[in-house]
Amino acid sequence: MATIHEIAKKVGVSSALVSRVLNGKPGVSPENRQKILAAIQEAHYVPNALARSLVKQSTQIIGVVMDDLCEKYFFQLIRGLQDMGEELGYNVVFCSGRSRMDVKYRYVDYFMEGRADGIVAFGSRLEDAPLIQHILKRAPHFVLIEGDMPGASFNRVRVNSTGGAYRATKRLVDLGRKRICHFTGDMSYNVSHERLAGFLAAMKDAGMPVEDGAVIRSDFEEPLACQRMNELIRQGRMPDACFAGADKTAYGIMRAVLENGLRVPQDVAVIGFDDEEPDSRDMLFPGLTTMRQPLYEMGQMGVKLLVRSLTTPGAAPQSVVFEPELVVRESCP
Amino acid sequence: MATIHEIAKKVGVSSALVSRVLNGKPGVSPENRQKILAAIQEAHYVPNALARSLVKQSTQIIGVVMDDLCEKYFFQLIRGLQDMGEELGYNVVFCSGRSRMDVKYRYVDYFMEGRADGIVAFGSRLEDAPLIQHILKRAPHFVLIEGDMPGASFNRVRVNSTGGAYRATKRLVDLGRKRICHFTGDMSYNVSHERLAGFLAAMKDAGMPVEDGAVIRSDFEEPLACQRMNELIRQGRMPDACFAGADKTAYGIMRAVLENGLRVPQDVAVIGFDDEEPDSRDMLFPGLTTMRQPLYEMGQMGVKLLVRSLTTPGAAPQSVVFEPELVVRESCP
DNA sequence: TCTATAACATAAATCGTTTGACTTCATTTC
DNA sequence: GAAATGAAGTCAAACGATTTATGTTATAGA
Repeated sequence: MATIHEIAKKVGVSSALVSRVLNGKPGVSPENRQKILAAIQEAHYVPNALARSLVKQSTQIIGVVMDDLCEKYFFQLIRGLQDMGEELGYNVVFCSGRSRMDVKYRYVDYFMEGRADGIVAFGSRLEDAPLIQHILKRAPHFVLIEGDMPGASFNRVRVNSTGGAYRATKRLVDLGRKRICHFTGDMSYNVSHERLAGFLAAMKDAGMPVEDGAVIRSDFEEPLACQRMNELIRQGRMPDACFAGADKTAYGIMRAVLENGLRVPQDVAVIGFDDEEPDSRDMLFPGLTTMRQPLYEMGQMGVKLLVRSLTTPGAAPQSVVFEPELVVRESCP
Repeated sequence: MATIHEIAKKVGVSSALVSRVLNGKPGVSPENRQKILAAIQEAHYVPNALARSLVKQSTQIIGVVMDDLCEKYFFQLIRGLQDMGEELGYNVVFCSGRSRMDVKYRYVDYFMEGRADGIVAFGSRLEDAPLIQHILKRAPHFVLIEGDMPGASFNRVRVNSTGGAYRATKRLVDLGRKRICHFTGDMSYNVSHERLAGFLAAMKDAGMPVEDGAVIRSDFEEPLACQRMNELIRQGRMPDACFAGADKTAYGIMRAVLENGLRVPQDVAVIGFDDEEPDSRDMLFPGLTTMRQPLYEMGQMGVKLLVRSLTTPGAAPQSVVFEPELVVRESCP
């Protein structure tokens, strides 16, 4: 591990001169620049970013904390973050809490200990609230994607889940469906509550009573939704339309319908939420009508807001809301 | 951003004392410890890790550089790295080059600039060789997963792809299949060459001639393999067994077979490589017989080797080779 | 020849910690 | 009661860069 001083000594100049070469600053004779570059090359010298960041008081790093890196749902978000970071000249570094709260705290602190200029975090779970508080108290530059924290003012990127759910439900109503069900997502997530609220509001506005059992608790995975739908069918209480809290939930519903020899959308129309890239499942199921979330754009916006906060001192926090967009496919044409 | 000095001043002690409290070291009276902790709490003080790492000459961070974070193939590997890092007391940080060489270099340098104690990198592509050289010259602590660099001695984690391919092919031979094809993976990856070599060796040892067209160039995705298999079927040159360079390739083959009204494994037996977690595709296709790569264990081993290099000065580099294991399912029972 | 002005070089301060050497002062030991 | 012990604290030098203020030359102009 060579230092700038060793390079300087080897060439016979002061370390400040080497620093200037390193940073492409003027004030170095061509010969000296040449010699210094050669010495750097020869010694495989790599400057120490810690020392540099310490004096510069800036890292050019954006830290991203998420529940789980290994989740297809996040791919587009990650890409959006990366691309915008690249564009604005920041390194984007990811840490994943593997859904464990203590690990998430650790990584948040990790970034706040001077290792990043700012933090982008996902706070989609209800239990994330204290973590968000923790960050707000300490980190001067922070963007929250998803999630909520009533009463606090900070940079946010959100999706109008309630509105999206409302429109999805309204579509089912407008198509003349009579027995409309909502399969919720995992209720430990904010969005599941918002989507349920949107469903209920749409039903109410349409003057349609929400019967007992019209809201079915499920989660973000296929199996549970499939099982629940099977139960409904067996009990002869099959709906003629379902609004699902997530795409995977919708696939579970469709699976149950198809396995019972019934048809989508003729017997049951299905609308999902997210527009996740389907694993070559599209071959098996009818294409899923769903509310698309612009995850890539949300990722980009997250970095944009953070950099704005970083570079414009005193900028007022901003909350950007994206509208989900209906993507019509065969499951509810 | 408070500093240790401000905390010290507020309490009326020296900064060294605060540092001791921070690090749980003895030599602080209970009252002072109490007062210092209170001041830290009140100021929401977070110590600066850069300064600490600078003087400690250690970050307790392991940097991981990979082609693409957003690739299901890597999930188990990532989990293995994370879990072992956790176990050994290191933070594991991921950067992804998005398959762009220049970005990969950037992130490698990023870690080498003193931000990590060591690097774990994936070098699975042929074109990664110069990058590996780059790292070897500069980073004293490094583990390579996959990939190769003849002539150099360093810590490595590998899979015996050639051997695995050999055994897979041999199985097809032993089952009495006569027209055996190999669909290669993307030939810009090391493993594709190794698997091809294993296939050829097994065929040779079995005394089976490898006819023209028995090696079909494809890649790691479904569509191309599907198309190639369709061509073979159309031309009446359908094999009765295929060894695929990857699971996705195998799924492409199966798709073509099934879409042509033929049966797996009766008409064509298929063996893949990787044992990727199949997306509820298993419902559609017969279960895939494949060579399982122990990716989770490989990730763990990567961190283990790195930490060993970090903590045992002068430890000789080690090369750990994992044997892929045959997982028998319906596609080649 | 002398001075004004570039053009470059250098020393020293700084960033926020840790840590080994050092000082104080109260307590124990003989 | 003096010396030894030990705990509680302080001081200042690192760590490896950047940067400012200052110092030194060389060059050109008058």
